[in-house]
Amino acid sequence: MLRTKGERTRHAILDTAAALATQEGLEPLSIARLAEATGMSKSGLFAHFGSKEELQLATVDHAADIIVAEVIAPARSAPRGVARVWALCDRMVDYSERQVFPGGCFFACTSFEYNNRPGPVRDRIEEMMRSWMSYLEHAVEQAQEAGELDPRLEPREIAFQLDAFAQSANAHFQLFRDERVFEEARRAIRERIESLRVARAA
Amino acid sequence: MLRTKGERTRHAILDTAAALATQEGLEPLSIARLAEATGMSKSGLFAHFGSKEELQLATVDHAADIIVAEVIAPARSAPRGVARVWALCDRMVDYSERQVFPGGCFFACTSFEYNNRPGPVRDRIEEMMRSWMSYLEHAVEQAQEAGELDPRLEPREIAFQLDAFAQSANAHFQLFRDERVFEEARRAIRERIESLRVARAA
DNA sequence: GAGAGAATAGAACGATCGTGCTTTTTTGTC
DNA sequence: GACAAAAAAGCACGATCGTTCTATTCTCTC
Repeated sequence: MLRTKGERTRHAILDTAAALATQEGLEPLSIARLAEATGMSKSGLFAHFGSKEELQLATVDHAADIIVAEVIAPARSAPRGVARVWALCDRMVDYSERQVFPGGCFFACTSFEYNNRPGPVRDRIEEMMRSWMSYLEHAVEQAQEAGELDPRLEPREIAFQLDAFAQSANAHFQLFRDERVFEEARRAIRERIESLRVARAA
Repeated sequence: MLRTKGERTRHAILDTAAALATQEGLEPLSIARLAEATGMSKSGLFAHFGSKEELQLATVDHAADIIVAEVIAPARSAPRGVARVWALCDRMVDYSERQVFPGGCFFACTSFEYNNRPGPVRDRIEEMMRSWMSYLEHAVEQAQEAGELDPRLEPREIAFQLDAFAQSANAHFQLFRDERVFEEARRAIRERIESLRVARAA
C-alpha cells in the first residue's frame, strides 16, 4: 500500500500531525509549524488537504487507525470473556506508557480540546470515543454471558470504571511524569475485575 | 473586599477568563476575545496584566480560588475520616455537575492543554493538581489512622482510584453530555470506599 | 469640587495565521 | 527518454495575534 508518492507523503504528514497534536494541540497546530516539522513548504503541504479542517479530520482518522492497530486489534485476538476485557485495558495502559503518541492518548488530548467546540472535528472525536467505550462495554457483557463476571452489575458502569483507571493513568503521567501510575492503574483494573469474578463452575 | 474599581474589574475579567478557558482553551483565548466578552477595549483589559502570560497565571490562580471555595472548603468542615474523604469526592463530582465552569473542571481542561508546554503556567497548574491529590491522599490516611479504612492499602493508590472516578465523570459528561455519569461515578466512589471499610469496633 | 492618579480607550506595529494563485519540480507511463 | 499529470514550492492577500504608545475618561481623596 501507499503506492504513490502523494499517498506516502500524506501518511508521513499525518503521522507528524497526530504526534504534534498530542503535544501542542490539534487546533493551535499551524500549517507552517507542521510544514517545518515535515520539511515541506506550507503550500505544498496544504495542497494535500485543501483546508485546515480537512487536515484535522484526516489527522483524527489517522490517529484512530493507529489506536485500532495498537490497542483494539491485539486485544481482539484474546479469547472472549475476562481475558479480552483485561487485554483491552492492559493494552490501553500500554499504549499510554509506550508513548505511541508523545503527548499521551490522542483522544484524551483532543476530546478535552474540542469538548466545547462544535463541528465535524468534535463529532469525529466523540464518535471514536463512543465506539471505544461501547467496545469495552461489549467485552464486559460477553464476560458476563460467559459466566465469568457477576451479571448483576451494568456492563456500562464496569466499563466506565475500568476506563477511568486507564485514562487517569494517562493524565497523571502526562502531568506528573511519574511512571508508577501505570502499574497502579493496572493493579486497580485487575483488582476491580477480580472483585467481580464469579466463582468458577467446576 | 475588592474596594477599588480596578480590583473589581480585574476580578470580573478573571471570572470571564476562567469560564472561557474551559470552553475555548486558555492558550487560544485571545485578549480581543476576552475584551469582547467583558465589554472592554483590548488595551484597557491588557493594562491590568501587562502580558498574556501574566493574565494566564492570574486566571489559573483565580480558578484555584474558586475550586478551594467550592470543593475544598466545604469538605474541610466534614469530620476527619471516611466522612471527609466522601465529602471531597462528592463535592468534586458536584462541582463538575453544577458546571461551576461551563466547560467542566478548569484543571482537567488546562492540564491537558499544558502537559507538554513547559513554563510557569504549566508549573502552576501542576502544583494545584498536586496539592489536590495530596489533600485527598491525606484525607484517606486520616481515615486509615482513625481505623475506618483498611490500612494495608497505599493511601496514594486509593486517592488515585477515587480521583479517577470523579475525573472520568467530568470528561465523559463534557464529551457525551450524558448526566448519568455523575451518579455512576458517585456510586463507584461510594462502593470503593465501602469495600475498604474496616468492621467497626463496637 | 478640584486635582492627582488610576483606569480605560484608540491607533498602530510587526509577526503569524489560513488560504488562493502561479510557477517550478518531480513522478509515473508509454 | 519524452510528456502529461501530480506534487511541491513561491509569493501575496486580508485577518488576527500580542504588545506599545499616547490620549482620554473616570475615581477617589483632601
